Amino acid sequence: MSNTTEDVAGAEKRSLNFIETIIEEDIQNHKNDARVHTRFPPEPNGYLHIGHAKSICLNFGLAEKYNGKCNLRFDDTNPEKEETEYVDSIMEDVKWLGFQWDKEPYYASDYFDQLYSWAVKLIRDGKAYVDDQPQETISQQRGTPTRPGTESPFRNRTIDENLDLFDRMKAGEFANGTRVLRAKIDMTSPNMHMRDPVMYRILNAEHHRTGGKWKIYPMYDYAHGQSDYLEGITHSLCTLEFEVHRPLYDWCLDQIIETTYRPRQIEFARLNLSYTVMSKRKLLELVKGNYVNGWDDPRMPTIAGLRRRGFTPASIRSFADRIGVAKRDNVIDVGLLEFIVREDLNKITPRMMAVIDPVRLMITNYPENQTEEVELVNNPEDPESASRTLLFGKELFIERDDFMVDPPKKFFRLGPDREVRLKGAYVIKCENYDLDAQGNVSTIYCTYDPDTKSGTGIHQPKIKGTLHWLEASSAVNAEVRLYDRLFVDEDPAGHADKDPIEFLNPDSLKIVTNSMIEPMLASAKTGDKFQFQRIGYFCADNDSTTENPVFNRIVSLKDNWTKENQK
RNA sequence: UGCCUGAUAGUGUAAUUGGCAACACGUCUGACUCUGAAUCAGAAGAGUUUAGGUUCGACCCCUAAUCAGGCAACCA
Repeated sequence: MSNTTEDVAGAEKRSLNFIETIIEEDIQNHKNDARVHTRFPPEPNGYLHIGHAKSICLNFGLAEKYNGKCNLRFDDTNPEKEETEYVDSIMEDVKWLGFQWDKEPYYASDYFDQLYSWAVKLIRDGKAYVDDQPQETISQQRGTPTRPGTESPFRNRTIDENLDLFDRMKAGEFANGTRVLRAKIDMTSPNMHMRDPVMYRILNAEHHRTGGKWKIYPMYDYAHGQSDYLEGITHSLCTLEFEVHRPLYDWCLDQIIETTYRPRQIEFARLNLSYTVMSKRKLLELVKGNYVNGWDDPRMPTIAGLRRRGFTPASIRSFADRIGVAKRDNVIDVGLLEFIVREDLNKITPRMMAVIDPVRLMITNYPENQTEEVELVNNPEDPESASRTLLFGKELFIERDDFMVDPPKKFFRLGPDREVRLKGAYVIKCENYDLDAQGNVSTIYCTYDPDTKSGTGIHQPKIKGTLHWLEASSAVNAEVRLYDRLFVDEDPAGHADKDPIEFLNPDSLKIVTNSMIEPMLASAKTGDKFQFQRIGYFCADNDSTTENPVFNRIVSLKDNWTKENQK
């Protein structure tokens, strides 16, 4: 009996993922003094996307779980690509997700001096040399994955000569690309990355933080492990493509480590989402080609895009949590993401009346020039939530889709001679309708039953349908942006012979300018989220003003009727 | 032709370390409903890539094969 209570109170004790297993072993063995210190190390050369969110949640989440720390570190070793604009957006995104990095943000560029002196030490130890050959030659000598490389003719110059040349590289005596510093490891290694990898290249470029101080810049492989080491990182998490870099990561560490402390690189599979692309390059192409309206276009899988679209940080964190971490390649169904946003929004969002595609409806037996107030609960899911009043009258708008001239049997909305309830108001019956010159319904005529007002307790179980509506004179005009997935193909980047652009969804954005919303929605502030009753979840866009309210559809409500219909 | 990874319902992740596969999404029923939402109840769906081996017993250990991904920037 007592067990049962404990089980319930103990929440779901989920099994550990493979990284947690490693960490718990390390803690048990008291490795690195049983500390857990992770880091999120983006290169500030673009905007973060939901794949980065997975990594952020992983790194910061692990630190939280094991009472450790997590650094934010900008991996800024390539001045030609990196900008402060990206640094700022990355910090904003991490904070928005709800994480706080340890102390100040770190920068790989803070370690340039230390990295340089370690390089000098490597030269002195005979483990690094300056190569004067052009890039193409070096590349050819490297061999191929199946053929070993050959050694550079400069591989065995004297330590003094190396020291002198490296010093002059640093002093800016040589032109870009004319010399590099290479680690002396093994040109025949089956691992290409161990074939005397380049450690430093000459780059005469302005660095976003160090300005013109440096003429040489370290490569990723020669900076990352050392940066981890300098920051006291214990578990250095990265994606699978760095697996082959791990021997080099360890080699670099071997050259500098003097204590028992040592960071460890662990690789996990990156996130793939169906119906979208995830690489920075392809996302950049969408932006540059004007296929979307910038990095924060609500259709983009960028964190900025998701934020503008109306996704909550909680939903993204929950998503990261549920997809798990493993080493096998994976494609997550966007449907899961959509489910999780709905789940979150359902709990926190006030229900509002909005008619996306309005059609006029007249209550013929309602008194002329009269209106009344009806009461609606803001959020039935939230017992704390208040209610509000809405105007009801003779002239209304309802959704065009909610009326059919010749409806099928299972359509329990409005049609000639059919009855529905107007949510929060009355039961109405359709008596007639007008068509315009094009044959579209222009006005629907109904009678209402005054005895059926909501809240009076009169039950009408035979009425199957409940419609949302708006009183015409009080409704406010709004622009609504209906977003759908950006691509029609499940794996737009998965076709070797085709560009993802070919799979763009022509209907990924529909702008509706004649939508109607209830009056209080006009004062919604950017980012405010609502459920538009029976339609979906919406969010006030940046572009929204009181004069011209603009709402983004975050995600539609689950729609079994449309699904049924498409069969 | 090399090296490194990986392979469990449609998708993703588990299986307390060898005791005949669980959870979530999705799918399908049904109940309830003043949102065709939510909620609730239930069902179907894999015998764990294949072939051998070890074992009383294998998703788990061993061998081989197959398939998939990664590796030849002075990118990260």
